[in-house]
Amino acid sequence: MSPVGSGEESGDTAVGPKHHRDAVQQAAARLFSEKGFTATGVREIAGEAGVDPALVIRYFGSKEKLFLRTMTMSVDFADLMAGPLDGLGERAVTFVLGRTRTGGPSGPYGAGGERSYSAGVFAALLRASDRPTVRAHLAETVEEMFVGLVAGRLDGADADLRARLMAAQLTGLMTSMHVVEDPGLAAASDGEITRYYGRSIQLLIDG
Amino acid sequence: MSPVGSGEESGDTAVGPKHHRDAVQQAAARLFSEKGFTATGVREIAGEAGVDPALVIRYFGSKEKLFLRTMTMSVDFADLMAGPLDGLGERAVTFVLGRTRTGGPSGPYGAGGERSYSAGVFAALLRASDRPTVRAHLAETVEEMFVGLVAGRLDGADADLRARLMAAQLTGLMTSMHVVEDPGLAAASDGEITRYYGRSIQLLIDG
DNA sequence: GTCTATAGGTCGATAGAC
DNA sequence: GTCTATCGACCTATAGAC
Repeated sequence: MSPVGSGEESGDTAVGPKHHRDAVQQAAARLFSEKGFTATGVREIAGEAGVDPALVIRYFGSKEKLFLRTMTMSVDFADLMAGPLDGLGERAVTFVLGRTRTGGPSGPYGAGGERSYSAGVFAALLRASDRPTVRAHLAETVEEMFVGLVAGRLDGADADLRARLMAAQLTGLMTSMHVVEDPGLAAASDGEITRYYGRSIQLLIDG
Repeated sequence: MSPVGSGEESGDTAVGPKHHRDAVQQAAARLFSEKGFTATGVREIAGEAGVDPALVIRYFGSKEKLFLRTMTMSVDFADLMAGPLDGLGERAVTFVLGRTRTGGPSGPYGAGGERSYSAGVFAALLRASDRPTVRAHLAETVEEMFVGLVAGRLDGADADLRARLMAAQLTGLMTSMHVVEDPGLAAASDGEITRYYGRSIQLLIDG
């Protein structure tokens, strides 16, 4: 739920040695965000993490719980949304377009041991949203990222609604680019997309 | 690919009596759009259609081919996009919001024997877009519905890009409402959503 | 804590009788 | 054309030995 922390959720059922758990989480994050929920098997995750398949379940309870724990929006994105409202539209679009990777320029792994690809995370979540738990997780993410981080700071009427519609616009860009993978959008220049789409989003922010 | 026709695609491998094929297509369209691709079994489709499960495969080759054939955007939506550009933004939003059902007010089944729920179709396609064929089908739909039907009629620069971004905005609204199912959006009034979001879309149309 | 072996289930697709 | 029976492949999750 909360953006990827430092993996210190020690209040949980902390089973297994930490480096094994982290290895599983890391492998899961990469595979899930790259191939999606169904196409990624527990055996595969275990293989990449170098642990036994049975341990994956033992550590996290189920494949689905592991998915929910690992597929979480990047902290960078939250930082962005918490930033100044002025020019936020263009900045958000730029982020969605270019910054697919998170957790440092190209360093190995983040402090928490996980490396998230925002685009992949989003696509995986959307595609697995048949599952009620995943759908709830998605809705919660939207709630925290947008309603929570920007709605309260919007001037004018219908702040809550405008924040949600802004979220919808960003959702649309992410979906078109990373789920539908519209080749026409991929071919377009980032600058032009940012200009047109950023203006639309800013319009909702400014009211 | 083409919006749901009258089921007259007789150039194909036309196996089975027409009313049986239609029954299968009808059941498939309903179940797929309601429960998605993976959650809908061939046996279930056959059961609802009143035919033998083996025939479903025999008629359509595979579950996936049946899915691609049945999950197709409504003709109503195409008509809308082909309509006048003036006020198109608001009309499109209104369609996405209210008009989930297609093919007549509440009559039994359309002329072709299929009944499509646009929202469900979209959600199902998006959620099954791990599969390359489905993803291609989606991209193609966007291409036909937007680039094909509106881009050519847009005045000003970057017509093609603007049409795609308009598609992205609509995609975002559909995704937020019918895939993520944001409760905050569901609770908002249609009129307000239409006003805010319609204006954003119209901005791209007008350039 | 860790691994082996397997349970237990689902599903799409097929072969062959009628 | 239609249906019965079943194959065969896949998966997550678990029970129990070490």
